[in-house]
Amino acid sequence: MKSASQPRDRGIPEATVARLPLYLRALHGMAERGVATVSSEDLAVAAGVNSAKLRKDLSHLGSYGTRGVGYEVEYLVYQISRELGLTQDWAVAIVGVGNLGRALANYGGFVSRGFRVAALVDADPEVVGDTIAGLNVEHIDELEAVIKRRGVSIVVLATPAAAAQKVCDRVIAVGVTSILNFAPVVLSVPESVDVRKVDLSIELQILAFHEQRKAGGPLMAVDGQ
Amino acid sequence: MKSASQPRDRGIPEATVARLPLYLRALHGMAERGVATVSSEDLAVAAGVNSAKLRKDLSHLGSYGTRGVGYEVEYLVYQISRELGLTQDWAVAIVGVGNLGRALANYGGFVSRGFRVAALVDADPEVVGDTIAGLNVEHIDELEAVIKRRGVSIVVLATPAAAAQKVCDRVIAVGVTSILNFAPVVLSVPESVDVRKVDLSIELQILAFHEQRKAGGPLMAVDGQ
DNA sequence: CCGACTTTGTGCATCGGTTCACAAAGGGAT
DNA sequence: ATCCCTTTGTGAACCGATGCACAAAGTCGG
Repeated sequence: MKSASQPRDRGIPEATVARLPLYLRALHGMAERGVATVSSEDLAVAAGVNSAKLRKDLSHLGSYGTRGVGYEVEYLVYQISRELGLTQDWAVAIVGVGNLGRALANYGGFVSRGFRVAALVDADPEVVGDTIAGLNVEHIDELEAVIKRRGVSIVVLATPAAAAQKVCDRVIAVGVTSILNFAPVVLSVPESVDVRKVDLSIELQILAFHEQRKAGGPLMAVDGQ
Repeated sequence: MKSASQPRDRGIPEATVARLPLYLRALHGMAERGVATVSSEDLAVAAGVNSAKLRKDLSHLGSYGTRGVGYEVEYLVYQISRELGLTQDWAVAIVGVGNLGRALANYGGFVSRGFRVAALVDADPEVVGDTIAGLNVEHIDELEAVIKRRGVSIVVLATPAAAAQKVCDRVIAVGVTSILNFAPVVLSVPESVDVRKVDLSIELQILAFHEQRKAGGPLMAVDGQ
């Protein structure tokens, strides 16, 4: 590579960004198994995508492959990690320590690469003060203070639906611009804030739709038996 | 296509299907608040989308609005529910009763409309036999039997990554064709099987990417204070 | 050093989805 | 009954993403 000094286009397609973590995971697996280089074809299979798409995705980060050979696994891991911002570590706060919040706090893959659960916050006096996954649960009144003190830049909302918007507003007010929302509500946020939503019931409903189609066929009995 | 007798085109765009649950949720809220009719503009705002998109989405189900007035809330709820297959009830099995599986089993919104957690399955003898969310946890050896006995048609995978593919193969072998996968692996399944993936760490990585761009700008300080 | 072979990177056609903008359709007032 | 006002439903332009197919670029054996 010659002038590879500034490969980042500053304009990576959203669809590509969403797939990079997938490639990264596949590459990590390969690195662990001692694979040194990989072709776009093999990596594509491992990531469950088509190889042309994979090559185009990677081409957005720069020209990191060698024609006739493939990609060097370690190097590609580094480049993708870097592009995704995983070379620094991100402090994450989880707000809402119900069943889901607890599960997230204990979730291994969460904490693994680049991310660190730095704070747990809840409103219920019953759980405030408890230690979960080695962390003290702090009171929601302390929300702003905790976020600043721990340098939190990503907030995970695992609160009940009714509380989500309020918490959201508060964390935005102290400068948080990235939110992962598990509460089943549409959050209203300024343009500059990034919200990603994970909604279990929506996923189920989409599955049900397709399942119904498959089961039903041309004419289905809607009859209860 | 003239004969509008069969408004369902049998070809609803995937993007539309993914938004219908959103509209449905907004409509349920309105119905509870006693709203009788709603314009595409208002519903769009409530669902967080653009009104033209909403109208086009709804037009795929049929012509259920009244020009100059809007949509009748109750009626629209029914039509969307019907289209999504929520008028019947779906038996869901959760495989893997770790932190996440437990959270899912207890998740209210899960069980609410159309879905019913019908079985919990795990491999750990420690938890088999426990009662969680009113359900007995059954042993993974019973997987096939349980699925058949309870009429499960949707399986939620909340197992460790290493176990997911095996469980997946087994449930497919007994006829399951809809899977919601929380394990961080790419499942390999036949064409006919529908897999949706929820991956917490991928969502975080996407957020980190954007956060980095925002924070970083041209040259960023990675300094921890 | 050359020629055959492999695999990348990408131009181009295509496709699905989004958005605009407006004619058609209905309600309500006069 | 007629006209005006509101809001739907959709044709058409646009935009981003996908996938094909191939030239360019590199490796490796002889």
